[in-house]
Order: sequence, then structure tokens, then C-alpha cells
Amino acid sequence: MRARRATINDVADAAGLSRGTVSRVVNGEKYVSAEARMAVEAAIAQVGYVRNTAARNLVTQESRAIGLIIHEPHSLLFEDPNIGSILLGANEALSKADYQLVTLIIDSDRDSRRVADHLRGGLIDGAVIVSARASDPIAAAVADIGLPAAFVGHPDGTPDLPYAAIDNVEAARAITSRLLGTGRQRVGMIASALDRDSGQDRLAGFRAAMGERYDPRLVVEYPLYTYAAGFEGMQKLLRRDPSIDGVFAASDAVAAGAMTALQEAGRRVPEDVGIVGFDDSSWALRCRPQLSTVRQPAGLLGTTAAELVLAQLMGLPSSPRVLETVVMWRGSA
Amino acid sequence: MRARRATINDVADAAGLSRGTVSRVVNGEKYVSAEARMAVEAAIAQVGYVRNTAARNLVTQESRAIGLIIHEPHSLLFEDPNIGSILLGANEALSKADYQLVTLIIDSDRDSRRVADHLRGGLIDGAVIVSARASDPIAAAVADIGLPAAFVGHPDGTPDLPYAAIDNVEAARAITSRLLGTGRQRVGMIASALDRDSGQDRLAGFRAAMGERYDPRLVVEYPLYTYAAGFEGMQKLLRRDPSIDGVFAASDAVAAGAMTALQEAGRRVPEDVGIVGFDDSSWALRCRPQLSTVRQPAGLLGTTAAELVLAQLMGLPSSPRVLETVVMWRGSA
DNA sequence: GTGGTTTCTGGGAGCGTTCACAGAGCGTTC
DNA sequence: GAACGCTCTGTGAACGCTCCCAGAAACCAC
Repeated sequence: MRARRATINDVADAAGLSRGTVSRVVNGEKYVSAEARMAVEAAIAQVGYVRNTAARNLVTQESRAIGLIIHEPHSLLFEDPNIGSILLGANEALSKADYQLVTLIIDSDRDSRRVADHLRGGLIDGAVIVSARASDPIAAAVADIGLPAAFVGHPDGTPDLPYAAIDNVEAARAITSRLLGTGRQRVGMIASALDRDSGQDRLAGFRAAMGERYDPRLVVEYPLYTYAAGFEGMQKLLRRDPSIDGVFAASDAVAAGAMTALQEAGRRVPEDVGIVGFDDSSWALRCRPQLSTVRQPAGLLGTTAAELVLAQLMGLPSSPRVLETVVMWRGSA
Repeated sequence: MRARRATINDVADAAGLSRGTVSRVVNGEKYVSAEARMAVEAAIAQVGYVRNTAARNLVTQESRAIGLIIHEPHSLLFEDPNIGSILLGANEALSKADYQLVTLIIDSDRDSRRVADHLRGGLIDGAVIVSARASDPIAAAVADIGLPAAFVGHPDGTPDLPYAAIDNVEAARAITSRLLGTGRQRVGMIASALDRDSGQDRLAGFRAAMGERYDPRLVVEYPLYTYAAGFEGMQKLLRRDPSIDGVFAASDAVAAGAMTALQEAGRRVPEDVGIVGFDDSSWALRCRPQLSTVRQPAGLLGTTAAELVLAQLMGLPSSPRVLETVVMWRGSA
């Protein structure tokens, strides 16, 4: 296969010094004479040495890498704009601390096993788990190994690990109230992803805001936060009650689909029907009229979760963090 | 920190057998008695042994992991639906071959250095490089190390590595011709991402199809394949020539932005202006009317690039692969 | 019984590092 | 001039695993 790579011994020989000295130079330690340092650097260049990280990890017992585990069904990887932001946010925090972010995607049971092996194998010092479902086996595996880890979100039934999340219940309650405040009489919801905490909580918040006025017939459910769910869901709601005049969609993508369905049905937004979403993703500004929605600090969620892992790595206590959301009021309601 | 993990020796002691036998059991080799196998398995469960991958990699000189390097500006990670598909496609191929996909994102110069270290350090047996720009330093680094690698796409000025790509020139030429075939007289283009091969080639294909009718005043350029670029670009084209009746947008996201701009300007699509895109991403079906576009097999590109790397790993020759595109003709032109 | 093959097990060597320690050299202080 | 402290360097011993060889044990055939 590949030609044998130069080792620290080759460098030592070429420089006429010992292994130890080379190691000290490579790691930038003190107690190396200027002379020796230069000789080593020349030798490194000469033999083309690069340090073998696997060997280093073996003795230092750490890898300076953090895994970010994405466990999403196929389609959502494209539809959900939050994932990209979370990824970049986490990368930023880790990069600053000089840790390498390693993203592992789980797309099949086979992946699940291999990723678990990867985690256990000592190739990773900690993990950020994104979008775990309730009772996710990979989350259990992480806890089992005792790997420092943190969730983005905090599904039920998962081990007691710190998390970075928003208060979906409160945020959903807030925007629904605001929608009701525009004088709507018949308000429905297109709920999604009830197999995870965000979906459940947004529904709970909607319910709380509606109080007496809550009518289960005006709630439809879909498995994923997608445009298609919003489109179909809105059509179904219109069929169930043509007098509907307000909708809370569980995400911006869902809201966008709902808006298209409304407009195709000849309803004006916001005059006839007011519509609000959730996420403040790029969808929100792209809709006509622009979407009133809840801003979710996706990048910050990633950053925070990464910091929670780093804290554990440094032996500091780390506890859950709930981040603020804000209602962005625009033209759709 | 974490409690010391059980090693292969602990298992050997617990089972009353030797290191060698335990290793044979763990790796599923033959020449182990049923008796010994059972004893080892019991001991593994008892002491909670998991193999240390770093140590294993050190001696076997391989990691069974392939890196996928994403070097994208911030915003594109959300806008470009191809990246998700490429990721999943690559993961599928690697998963089958029992390799772990490790995604590394580059978002700053600091990342660039760290990723290069990661590649060099022996933590990865090969790499798939997505969306490298012309003369990308990381691509050069990969070639320099001699790591088996493949590109998705094939930017100019990058080292001589195999790639999986589509023929952007031909595909752009084909869909532009089709657009011209609907009898349009004044056809423009919203070009994007001219710093990479795909952007350049789509423009070249457009130009080839236009032939005599090519008018540089009807081409606008934007740095990224975004909705916003399409929106602004279309407005600019309308100002330059209100009689414009056809547009080729460099991607579906761009086309979607252009369509919104057209509709806001009171033009009917496709009656007044025909519009075609590129990618056949989820954008295409979401537009009203649905977009005529070029289907780009994004998942297959990822799969193919991964296979090119695997082939190199097995010592087989691997040469560039150009995949087929097909024109999807819908309602927008 | 002898010789040969096959199955199974143990343990030394080595993968490329870091770490801890020993010791050399040199200057400073009492 | 002895004692002490710094700076600098070399080396043995790990880290946890796989590989390979030697040899024991079991079986078969003559």
C-alpha cells in the first residue's frame, strides 16, 4: 500500500538526537536548546515526518476529537435548516478549544452499531447528540460507556445527560397567544414530529394558549417537519372547518406548505387566515407574506451543547441550559 | 477522569486464557475451541471489555474510516440540498463496506489546519472532498500526503485525483435548448458560483446553446447558489430588458427566487416568461408552477466518489466517472 | 508404535508515541 | 570547594493491541 511513513525515530537519527528531544520539539515543550530545536526541525522537513495520532492517542488516552451524532431520517437532513446551524455552532466552539468536530450520521441499524463501536473505541473524547428520538439506543449507549456528552434538545426517556434546549412549550404558547391577539376565532394547529420532545412540547404550548377554545378537531398530525406535511395538513384543516381563520404550524417548512395550500384554495394571508410558524429559518423570509415565527437560536444551541461537553472534559460540573427564544412578528398574521 | 477501561489482558485473566486467544475470539478467527470461545465471551461481559480502536489502528496501520471534507461557506450548508444527498450517498457505500464515514467541516483557517493534521495523523484511510474551490489548499494537502481520495466535482487547478461528476456543460446546454424550443426570443441567465467548476460549466453550456443569440447583457452573476441571488438577479434582468421571456437559473434555489421576483413584477410563469433551473432538488416541486430542471443524481455522486476511494484502498485502479443527468420538464417553461 | 497433519493455545516482539526518571553540564551561592 | 539549582538530553517502560512462531494436543493412517 502506501510507503512506510517516517517515524519519530527516523527524525531522531537524521538529527543525531534522541526520540525524547524530538518529541519535546514536536510538542513545543521547554528545555530544548535552540540548536537542537533547529536540527530537529530540519530533520523533520528532510524525512517528511508527520506525527502518528493513533500512537499518540494510545499513550495520552485522549483524542482531542468530539463526535456530533446526527440521527435523522433521510429527508430531514435536507428540510431542516437547524441542523446545519447547529453543526456550525458546535464546530465554532470546538474549534476555539482546539478540538476536532467529527460528524457521524446514523442512517441504518448497521450504522448504529458501527457508530457505537467508534464511540467506544477511544477515537472520541465526547459527544454531542442531535435530534435523538425518545429512548434512542445510541443515547443509551453513550451514557453506558460513560462518555462525556450533551444533547441538543432533551427527549424523554433518555439518560440523565446535560442538554442545551429551548422551552418549546413556552415559545409555542407565546406565539399562539399573539396569534389569538389578532382576533382570530377558529385557530388550528399542524403538529409534527410527535415522537420527539420538540413536537410534543409545541403541541402542549398550543393547547395551553388555547385553553377553553382548544378543539382537537382542529389539530392534524404529521410525522415530519416538512413542507409536504404543511401542504396536506392545511388542506385537511380546510376540509374539516372552512371557517378556520388561524393556524400555528409546528415549523417554518410546515408553515410554508400551509401557506401555499391556503393561497391555492383562494384564501388571503393574513386577511382571511393568519399563519405562524416556528424556527425563523430561511423559509420565513422567503414566504409571501413573510412569516411570523419564533426565532430559535440554532447556532447557539450547537455552541452551548459543545461547551457542555468541553466542561465535562475539564472536570467541571455542567447542567442543562435553556436558551431564550423571541417571537418575530411579520406579515403572515 | 474516566475509570480505567478493561483491556484485553483483564479479559484474558478473567477467562484464564491468554491474550492471543482473546484476540482471536474478538476478531472472529478460526482455531478457537468452543469452550475457550464461551469462556472469553463470558469474561468480556463480566469485565465490560471494549476494544481500544486506537491501539488496534496502531498495529494494523489502518482505521477503517473515511473522511468526507466539506468546505463550504456558512450559508450554503443550509441552502444547498445536494450536500445532504451526497453525504447520505457516500455513507451508504461506506457503510456497506464497513467503513465509518467521518465528516469534517472547514469553516475557518484554523479548521483548515486542524483538519489537515487530522488527515495526516493516520486517523483516516481515505477522503472524499466535496465542493472544493479552484486551487483549494486542503485538496493539495490531501494529494501531498498521498492519501487515497476522490472529489465530488472536479475543480480546475486541483491535483490529479479521480472524481465523480456530472457534465454540467452538456446538461446546461440541453436544458437551455429545450427552453429555446418553446419559442422564446429573449433568454437570459442568472449565473452563480463562478469560482467553481459547476458554475463556470453551466454558464459555458448556456452560451453554447444560445450560439448567435447569446447576449452578455442578459447574463447576471452572483457568488452563491441562493434564493436571494435569484430574486435580485431576476429584478436586475427585468430592468435591463423588460421584454425578456426566458431565464436559465444556475440552480433550483436561484430559480425559485427568480420566480418570486417575476410573479411580484406581475409576469405570469410560464406564459410571459419561461424559467428553468438545475438540480431537481426539493425546491423544484415546491414552486408554483413546478420547475423544469436538470436532475442531478446527488446521492449517486456521493456513492460513486466513496467507491472511488474504496477502490484505491483495495489497490484497484480508479478513474473519473461522469454520471448521467436528465431533463425534468414540468410547468415552469 | 511412528510419523504426519490439523487444531488449538501461549507468549515474545513490535506498532509509534509520551512520560518519568536519571544524569550530565554549567552557573550561582554560601 | 561543596552544595544547590537550573537547563538540557537520553533511555526504559509503558499504552493496548495484533502478528507470528513455537509447541502442545488430538486425530488419522500405516
